[in-house]
Amino acid sequence: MPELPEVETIVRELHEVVVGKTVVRFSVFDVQRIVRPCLSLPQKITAVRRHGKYIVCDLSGGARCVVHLRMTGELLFAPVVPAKAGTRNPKLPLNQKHERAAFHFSDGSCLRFVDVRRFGTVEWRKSGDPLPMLGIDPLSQSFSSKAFLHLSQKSIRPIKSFLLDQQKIAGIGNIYADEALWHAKIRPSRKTGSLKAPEIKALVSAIRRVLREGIKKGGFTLRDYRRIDGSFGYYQKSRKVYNREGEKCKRCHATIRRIKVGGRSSYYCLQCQL
DNA sequence: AATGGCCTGGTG
DNA sequence: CACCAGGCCATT
Repeated sequence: MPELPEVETIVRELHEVVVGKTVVRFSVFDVQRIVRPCLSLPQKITAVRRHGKYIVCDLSGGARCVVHLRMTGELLFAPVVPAKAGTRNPKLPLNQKHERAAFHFSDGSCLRFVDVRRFGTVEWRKSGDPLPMLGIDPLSQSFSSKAFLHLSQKSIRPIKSFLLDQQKIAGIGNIYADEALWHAKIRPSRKTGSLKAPEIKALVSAIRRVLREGIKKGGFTLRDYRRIDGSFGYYQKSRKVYNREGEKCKRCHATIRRIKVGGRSSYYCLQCQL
């Protein structure tokens, strides 16, 4: 379930590895769901960047390739196979199960798009085509308590649902929403507009904190998420509430509860989150 | 603003 | 066998 920190980790690693490479071929294995490029290849990649939870590859000439991993999508980079046997990255076998598509580069390396649940997308956009409209990036300078208050004060939805709304704030998913609410000591079911100024300040700071920490730890691996070399993130070691139903709160030692908020499992401490 | 559908693998 | 995971989109 890649969220902002997982996507940011992948984007940084991809940027390092594929910028300057030329896509010579795009193989589609899941013909029902993956669309072929609407532009002619070869195309050189000039940048890889994050847009909310989208991965955007800028191509020379202005076109873009936009990837969304949804829940189980993975981008795995397969370097050029060396001449000597046994030196290839053992974590990345040549043929991946559930491989839906692959970008082939002119130097012989390739980027595999693997997705068990087939929710993930690869879209090709011509020069000038717009990217999806999203809300404020929570790691940007403009994400302040004041901005959050302005966005949220009229909302009557539960704060958890508000945090997951990509049109309001782009990049937070189920895990980091629960983690941020725990740090800010706010219940996921609280009405957004009922939050007081100190609570908003705490929440904004908690969101930045958990996202930054997530990036620092290379993301949160529960089961599917992997970095482009096949290795795992380790933010799950810093996890306070997500998926910890029945366990003790790390702050007050009360028992962690699970409730449904907006149809999503939400974990929180009954005692210290108000 | 709330709900259902898209998917498949894992679990009870 | 039923149910759950869950981001996003279409529909109400």
